[in-house]
Amino acid sequence: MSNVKKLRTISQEDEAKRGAQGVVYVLDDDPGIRSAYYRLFDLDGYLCFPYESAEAFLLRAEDASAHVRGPRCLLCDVSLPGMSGLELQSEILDRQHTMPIIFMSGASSEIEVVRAYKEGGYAFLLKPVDIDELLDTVSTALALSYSRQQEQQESNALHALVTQLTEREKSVVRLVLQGLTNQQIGDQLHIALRTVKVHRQHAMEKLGVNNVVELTRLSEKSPI
Amino acid sequence: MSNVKKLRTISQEDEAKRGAQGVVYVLDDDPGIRSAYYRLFDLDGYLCFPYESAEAFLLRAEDASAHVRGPRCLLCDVSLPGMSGLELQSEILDRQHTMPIIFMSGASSEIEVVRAYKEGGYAFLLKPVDIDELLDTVSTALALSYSRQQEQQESNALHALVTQLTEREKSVVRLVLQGLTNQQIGDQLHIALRTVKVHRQHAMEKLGVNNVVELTRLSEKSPI
DNA sequence: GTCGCAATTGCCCCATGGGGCATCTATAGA
DNA sequence: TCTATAGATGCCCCATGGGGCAATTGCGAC
Repeated sequence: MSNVKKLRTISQEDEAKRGAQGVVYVLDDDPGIRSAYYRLFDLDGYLCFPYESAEAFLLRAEDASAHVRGPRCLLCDVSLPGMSGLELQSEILDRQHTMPIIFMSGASSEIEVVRAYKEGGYAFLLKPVDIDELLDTVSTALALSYSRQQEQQESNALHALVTQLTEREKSVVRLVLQGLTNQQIGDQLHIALRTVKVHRQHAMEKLGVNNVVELTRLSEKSPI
Repeated sequence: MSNVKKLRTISQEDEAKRGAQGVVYVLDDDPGIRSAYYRLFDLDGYLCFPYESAEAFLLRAEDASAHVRGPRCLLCDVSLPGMSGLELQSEILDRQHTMPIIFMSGASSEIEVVRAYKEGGYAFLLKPVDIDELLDTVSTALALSYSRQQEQQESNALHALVTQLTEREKSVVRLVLQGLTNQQIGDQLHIALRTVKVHRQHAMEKLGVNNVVELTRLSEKSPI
């Protein structure tokens, strides 16, 4: 029992560690390619989830990697049995557009390549795939995913702060951000100077800013 | 004499008007395609400059459209005699990366398509080109060019303002933007409070801002 | 050498921002 | 009914920002 627990813990730690470096979903109907890519990314310290079809990916990927943090990207063959890679892309873009998609293809027409890019594909690798180019592309894709996640997190955090403001506080802050003085704000909202000061003070405390400069910067990142 | 002058004036006005709507450089070695596209874009109110090769474009395009304002894009066949479209692209990106490039190709390999996108191509149209798709792509490309130009102009204008500041004034502004009080700034620069106020005042006047909010916003757009 | 300009500073005054203390009202819950 | 919370306000005090007036210094240009 303790052994099992220990093993599980280690495995989870390992997964968390690899996840922090990056998750690569691999989507190819060829089992040989899947296992080859799995080994490749595993060796490189990434966490790899291989799937044989778009349907399998949509069904199982979310659960399989739900507890893993970190940037992620999708490496996907264009021509798959069932739902094609391109169809999958538009499906994915609706949900989490934070994940770059790298397409691979051997005998693909130019039409597919154009469509993949037009619909927001991150890159297109033609088979035979050059390993260095592949690793390079995955690396930059994960970097992009990382920065998107960071932005997302920051945006969420700021939005959470803004939500804590009362309507009155938000009104005052908006006028502060128009460069008005407290007196002018009071006139506009038909409240006393002292009241404006109170709202302003409360808002600044809730938002965690110490001066107007910080307040302005915050407001540029998250509308108030 | 007066007639000639009048004609020239009208022509220039016309060109300026069309230029404001957009300039489309067309690059194709087929004279038939050049004239067809010329008529097409001319009818749509754009100003069109056709060239038969990349070399001709590089040699003559700048002079030909030097006096024209407005957004611009390049519509370019991939396979050209002499310098290819892809080679031209890297040449152009070095100079003015404000112009989106739309590639066209009939019998092009996927490799070319991938390379065009990888190196920053805006779009890739496969022949036979759908006219609506073409006009649509040109339209969005010009919109992109326009917004880039706007950003560029704003950035230049702000930079011109910042250049007017003396070193001392810039130092003070930077510290203001760190949220320091005048007294703290004085301590850090080893100057008197009154001196800080003077520099601050001069800087705000030169930058045309009335309060710290505007100053902060300006500094986000152009580093000081 | 004189002029203009940047930098510096002191004195002084007023406007504005920040905030403690206390009060009052209204409203949604416990 | 009692309480917590948001909103509003007055009084008062201090810190800070803004800015007029005047003077000094140093440097490059004419």
